[in-house]
Amino acid sequence: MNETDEKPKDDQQPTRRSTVTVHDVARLAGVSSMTVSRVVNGTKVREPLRVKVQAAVEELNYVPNVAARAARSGTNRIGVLFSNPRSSNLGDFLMGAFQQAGTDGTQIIVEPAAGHRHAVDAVRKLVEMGADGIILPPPLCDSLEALDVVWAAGIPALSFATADPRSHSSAVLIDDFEGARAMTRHLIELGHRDIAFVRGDPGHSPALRREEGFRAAMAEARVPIDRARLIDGMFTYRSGLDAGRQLLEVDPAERPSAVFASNDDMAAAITAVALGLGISVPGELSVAGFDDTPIASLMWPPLTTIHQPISEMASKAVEILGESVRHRRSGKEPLVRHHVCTFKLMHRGSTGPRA
Amino acid sequence: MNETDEKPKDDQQPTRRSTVTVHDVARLAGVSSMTVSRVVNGTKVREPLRVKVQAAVEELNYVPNVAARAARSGTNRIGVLFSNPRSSNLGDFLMGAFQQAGTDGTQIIVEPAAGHRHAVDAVRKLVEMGADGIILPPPLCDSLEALDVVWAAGIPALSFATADPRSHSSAVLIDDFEGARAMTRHLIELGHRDIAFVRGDPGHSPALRREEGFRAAMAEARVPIDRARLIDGMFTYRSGLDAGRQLLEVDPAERPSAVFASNDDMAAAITAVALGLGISVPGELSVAGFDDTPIASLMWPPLTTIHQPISEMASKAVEILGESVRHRRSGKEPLVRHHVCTFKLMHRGSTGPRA
DNA sequence: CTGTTAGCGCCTTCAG
DNA sequence: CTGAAGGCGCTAACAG
Repeated sequence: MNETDEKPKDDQQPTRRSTVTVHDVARLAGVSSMTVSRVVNGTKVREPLRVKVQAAVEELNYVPNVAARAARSGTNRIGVLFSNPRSSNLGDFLMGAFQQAGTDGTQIIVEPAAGHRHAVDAVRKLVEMGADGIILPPPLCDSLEALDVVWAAGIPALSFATADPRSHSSAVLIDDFEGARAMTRHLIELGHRDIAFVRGDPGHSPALRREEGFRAAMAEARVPIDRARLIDGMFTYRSGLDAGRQLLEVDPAERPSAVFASNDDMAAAITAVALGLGISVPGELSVAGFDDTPIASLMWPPLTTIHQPISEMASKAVEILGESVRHRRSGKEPLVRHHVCTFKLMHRGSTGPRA
Repeated sequence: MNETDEKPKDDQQPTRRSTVTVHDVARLAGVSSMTVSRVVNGTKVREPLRVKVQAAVEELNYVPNVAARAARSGTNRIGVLFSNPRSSNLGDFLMGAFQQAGTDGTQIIVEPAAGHRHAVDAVRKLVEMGADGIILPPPLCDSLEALDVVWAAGIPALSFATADPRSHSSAVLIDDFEGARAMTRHLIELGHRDIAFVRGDPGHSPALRREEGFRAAMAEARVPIDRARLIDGMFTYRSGLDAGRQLLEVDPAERPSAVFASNDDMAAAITAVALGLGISVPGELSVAGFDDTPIASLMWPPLTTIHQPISEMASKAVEILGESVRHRRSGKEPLVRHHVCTFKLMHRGSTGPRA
């Protein structure tokens, strides 16, 4: 339409970015593009050159082109097998995974496991889509069967946030035992003795480890555990509601002074039940969770919980699996790594000194 | 350690995938690789050829190499400027955005706006990192200043989930007005007349549109709106708690029979307040929200709300912005598109007939 | 409509 | 340790 030369200056966008390549940097630094590549990738290069290149990179605002890099070095495709697409920390997971992926040109394929009769089919699908490695988030990370299927497909698997890493597959995790122990201590230090613990899904390894951590801390403090204070739960909000009612719909004198739920969803539900019964939190009841999912800071009062650095863990997972894949490509023996991330106790508003 | 040649057969992984390229497909189909490329990308190819190629693709399980494609066609880098990294639908957003990005080799750069004194700085940072286009999620999508900064940088911007799309920048949105109107009608059809409305952050365009939708539906049904039933809120759980108390801590006869909160977080808070006061939901009070964030299906009772297809919207946003960037690269005039997605009323447990 | 040619930006490989 | 050559898999651009 508008093929004339008259360009309405004021309605025109100004600058236009032109792509900066290794060659531009190389020219400016007076070296070969290979040297630039090496500097950027952290390979050995003598100091004087490295400095000049760095300067040129900064001056030109050079950003490596991940796609081109991947095209040359062989693209890794990593599959993520999601069983629960609305899992509360999905956001953090993807954030971390894709950040790492963007850095090294890894391609990520997300496949919802629901809709498949069996994990087997989902894995097969991923393999057909060209996955070179597969990340198994909970609860699949604990499924020996799923792990076996991936193994049988001839590609490396990585268990994400399992508490039971297997020796022939990689894993990224936190120490659930220590996390629960730390939280229990926190409660004890606040003066609580009558502490209830709400279990998680027994088919999920962290649930067990967390209970052990709770028991350990109680034992160390020589606080006996009343069996009636150990409540079954399933990690769902719904099961937390049930646990809360069981624990709190009783004579005030019979109530525990603190509840440690093995995840945030249940802790949130218990808090809602407490508030519903007119029990003040943390005034009359302290509530603690585990995971630090978004709900923990969304609810009121904000939840004291154990922060799992999901995003960082996801990024590490992609990195490790990527290495495994490259290893395998070059014919080396399988690379298996277990990476333990550090958790952090987030002391927020839902726990306080015993009344 | 284990450098011997003895390989324990049973502990060895089997198959290994070899990469399938356009050429393999071309050879099998008896055509040129260009034709394969065209078929895969949906360009015009005569039927007989297209069929043969398709067959070869399936037989070989060919999957295009996104990285290589991007390397050749020019990689798009799209920046996302997050102001609220724990926003509840971040997960859905990233899921959709990265899915699309994975399909067309777009590189996504996420930058938290917090930590920057001004949106300007964040945008500048993104541009320095090589962004060719920028997506502005709420509340930045409504900031004329942010839009201007991007414009000044010479690259296209896209407002995500604004209710006020601007004419010189693209946008992906739902019709907030119609969504609120639909929800209000739902409440009216259930027999409610005394309906309270909790406003959202007035600095955020959807808040206004939603209120208008509410008013429109009430007017159509000739139900007068009592000013005292219009409560200010800020889209936060905390502000929902306040609104809930204001509305519900009164004589039962004075309570509305339904509350329509302009987002889910506030609706969840109001539900918690109601339950806390012993008011049954939906028995004595219906509560409705807007957005369908994870909390809506997590809470109890599950929330009736308006579903925004965030994931689909994000994917569309990346697609549209990608086109704009390609347009600009090839020197055509700016491409601006406004895409309106369809919302869906999710009738769940928190609303019911008037008592 | 289809095929040919020529690289995208980078890095593997192999000389020097 | 550094540079030169070559090509990863794919698709613009042009020819036929």
